[in-house]
Amino acid sequence: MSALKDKILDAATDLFQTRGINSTGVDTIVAVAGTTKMTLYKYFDSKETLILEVLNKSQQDFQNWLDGKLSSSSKKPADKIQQLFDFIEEWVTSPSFIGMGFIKASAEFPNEENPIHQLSSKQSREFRQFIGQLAADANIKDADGLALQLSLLFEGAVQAEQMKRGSGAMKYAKKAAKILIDGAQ
Amino acid sequence: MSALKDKILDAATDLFQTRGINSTGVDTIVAVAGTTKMTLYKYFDSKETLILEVLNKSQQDFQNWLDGKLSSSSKKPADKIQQLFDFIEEWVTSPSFIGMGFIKASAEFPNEENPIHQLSSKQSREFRQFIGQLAADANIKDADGLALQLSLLFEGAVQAEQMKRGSGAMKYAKKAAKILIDGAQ
DNA sequence: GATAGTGTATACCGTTCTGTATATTTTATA
DNA sequence: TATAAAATATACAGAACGGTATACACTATC
Repeated sequence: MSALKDKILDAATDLFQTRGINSTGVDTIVAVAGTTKMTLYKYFDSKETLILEVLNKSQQDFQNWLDGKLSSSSKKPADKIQQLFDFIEEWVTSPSFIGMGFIKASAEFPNEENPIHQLSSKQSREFRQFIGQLAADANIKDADGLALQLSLLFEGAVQAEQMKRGSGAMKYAKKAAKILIDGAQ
Repeated sequence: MSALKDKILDAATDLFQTRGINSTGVDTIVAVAGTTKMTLYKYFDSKETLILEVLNKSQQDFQNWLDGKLSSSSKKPADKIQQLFDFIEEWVTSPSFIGMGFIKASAEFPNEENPIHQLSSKQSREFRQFIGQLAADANIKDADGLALQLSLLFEGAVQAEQMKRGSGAMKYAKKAAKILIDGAQ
């Protein structure tokens, strides 16, 4: 992996989240990354390709961070699903938090035929399945049903935090999650 | 209110929701509305003004529809807050549902200084307060806390439905809402 | 039927957009 | 140091963008 390609991905990730995807031109991206358009189009076929790679990398980074947190935890499976929301709150309230890629992308590309929308939808589904696996490990009966409910709390709280930084929405999502988890066990 | 202004608002509302705001040009809007740019700029100072009016009208229409449903309901205040999610599910699963304006707009304009983002944020807050009033009428102790949690379920489910039509997310949000409401009473 | 207001038709301006062509410079490797 | 690859600089094509200028057609009212 080239260092320049990474710099372009990093710059694009930040600009897409803070200014919007459609509002960010490739000229701005290469200016922030400290390179030129020629180099960008050497590594990415088109702006759409760049967007897709940015989404993939963002989700991988988040998932890797979360996996690390959970795997180094000593909690029992039954407690890990509750602890998940502690980690998510840590992530959302971190100063470096700039939003959830697939939530914003799906809003900017609402057409379900669009490849960017489809990737966003897939990432949302996979994260829900990830929660479902935690619930299944905890021997919860309707693991998928609970996972869906928790994912709604998660996406709603991220949405709220994107609208207003420091809203504290995730704290309330955590409380609600505890009630739902306890009720499902 | 001019009939042409309404046609422009209607066309813009539909296009913004189905194609995205930044992806929809004024030329497309006037073509769908069956008029010309000269007329559009007679009624709206700029595209930004049009976006703001579209957001306001969409939210008013939704709120009016919801108020009508609730006011013609014979339920006791304690049951109305639960019934709210029945109406919301009816709204979300209707074939004419094309999304929630302020959720998409806040994603397309992530900068908190932006007037469109600020209006979106205000509408989200006002809807949460509306839920809070229903909770207060039902004599729930922590009405604001519950309202915040319910609004997370609401926005999360709308988000999920925008990502994939027919997801059935609101059905699960409704179940989760019932648990949270019962726990708060 | 003259007048005024409303809407249409159309061309245009300046800017920004994605993407490319071309030539030059830097860097790594042998 | 010769050579190939990587990156830069710069200009530009072609389209779409928001917004405006101008001239013309329609329609209602006095």
